[in-house]
Amino acid sequence: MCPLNEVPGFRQLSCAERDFMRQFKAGEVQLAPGQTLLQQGGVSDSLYTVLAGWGFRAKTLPDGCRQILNFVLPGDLVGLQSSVFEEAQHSVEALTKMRLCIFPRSRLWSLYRDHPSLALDVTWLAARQEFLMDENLTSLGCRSARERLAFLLSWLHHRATEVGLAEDNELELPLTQQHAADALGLSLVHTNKTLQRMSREGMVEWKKGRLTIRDTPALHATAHWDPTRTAARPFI
Amino acid sequence: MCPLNEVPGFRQLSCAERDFMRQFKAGEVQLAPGQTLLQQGGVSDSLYTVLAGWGFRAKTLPDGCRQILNFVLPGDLVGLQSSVFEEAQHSVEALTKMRLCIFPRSRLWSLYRDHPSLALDVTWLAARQEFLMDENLTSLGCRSARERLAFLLSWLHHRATEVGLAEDNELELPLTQQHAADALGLSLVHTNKTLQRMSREGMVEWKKGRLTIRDTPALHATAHWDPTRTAARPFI
DNA sequence: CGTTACGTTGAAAGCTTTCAAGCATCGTGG
DNA sequence: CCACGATGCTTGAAAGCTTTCAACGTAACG
Repeated sequence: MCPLNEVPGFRQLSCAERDFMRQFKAGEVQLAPGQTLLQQGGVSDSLYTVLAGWGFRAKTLPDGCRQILNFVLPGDLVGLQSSVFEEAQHSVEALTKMRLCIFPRSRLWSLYRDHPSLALDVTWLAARQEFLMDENLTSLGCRSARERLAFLLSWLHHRATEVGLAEDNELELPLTQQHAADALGLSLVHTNKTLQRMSREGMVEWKKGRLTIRDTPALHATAHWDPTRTAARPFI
Repeated sequence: MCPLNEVPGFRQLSCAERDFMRQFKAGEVQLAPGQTLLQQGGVSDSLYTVLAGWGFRAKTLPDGCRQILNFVLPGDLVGLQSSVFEEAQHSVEALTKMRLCIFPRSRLWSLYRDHPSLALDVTWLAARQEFLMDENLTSLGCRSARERLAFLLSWLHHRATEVGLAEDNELELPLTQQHAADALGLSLVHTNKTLQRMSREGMVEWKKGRLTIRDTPALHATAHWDPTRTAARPFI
């Protein structure tokens, strides 16, 4: 049984769907922090759903520069892109201990054939993923370092809340400042200085892997945060 | 009948699929250059496939900054995100005269139910779209203005070639430098100067809406271009 | 022929990066 | 128990890439 069934915000599956998912599932993986699930350039014949833990998707350029594409949290589908490309075009790495559900890609076709409702869910997740990327890209293209950071923190808080990983204005953030910098396209030094300034101003506090939002209105204002609501979320 | 059937590189549909697509289709739209198909914040109950012409997807921030998310070319599916969100989170605008196929979103379910192969195609397109976004984000996060521009031009040339809109090293580029700047997260002035430098160096020439690539190796080198090939492309 | 949209220039201002250390925390081994 | 290496966070200053500001040039168009 899936631990995500109990989290509010996820769509409830029918019995038939649940039965199918049980046989669609091929097992589970556990990852330790820092371990990689997918290696850029490698091949994988599986899809995954995150059951627990934090991770991130990233691309590394030949010159060594790493861009974090987004963070993956419970309920996220990982590896759909590999159905399009032979080789993975990005890596996926664990930030905390992670637990994932494995689905053989070879069975994806039967999911589409026999359970169109689940197929639609997959598409839903893909479209949502694209929306996340849109937001992110806009952040990099249009905003200053300070705004980007505010946006990232708002975003992470929002996503963590969705899956029950945040209490109010506080949450466990298992990233280093380097991760934040790589996600925002900023240097580590500048990220650090910007963060400190926001901290001095009493906006947020990020110490020892724990983020506390002290002034939500101010944070959202500098992030240009637009609380977009989404429909009930499916997961597979 | 669809003009894209003849373009090599697109998957061939079966008879049954073609029959379904014919009744799935609800009509066509024509757009003049500059017209918008979707307005950010507006609602639309349709999906579209581009049949001809260039356009772009963009997001505009409250402060007026516009980020071009990507360019849409023939074969691209537009509006899938609206199945997730009530309001469109981005706009779509025509760069040239455009012709699009209209599909009512209300019929999307029947596509998934009765034609899983087409549903898989939709997912394929969504995953590919995500890949494009990944590349783009990495460009903004990791590269200098010069590299980004080289990348954009390589990219546009590549995509135009895929759909038969480029002859060798030359193609019609219906964008202004402002568009390029907005896509790359750069200022117009800097984009212009960077472009001129590349031009002086004999790498490319972009005059009057026509792009000529004079030194492909140099362009690809500064773009860190990695010729990733994809499997045969579906379209709906 | 005035207007408008787009491209071009030069210079100053500014945000970010790079470079170079220094500090703190933590787990490990002597 | 303490030294030591590793990882991550802090700082200060200089260098650099980009932006902003302000005009000017040009081609297309009614």
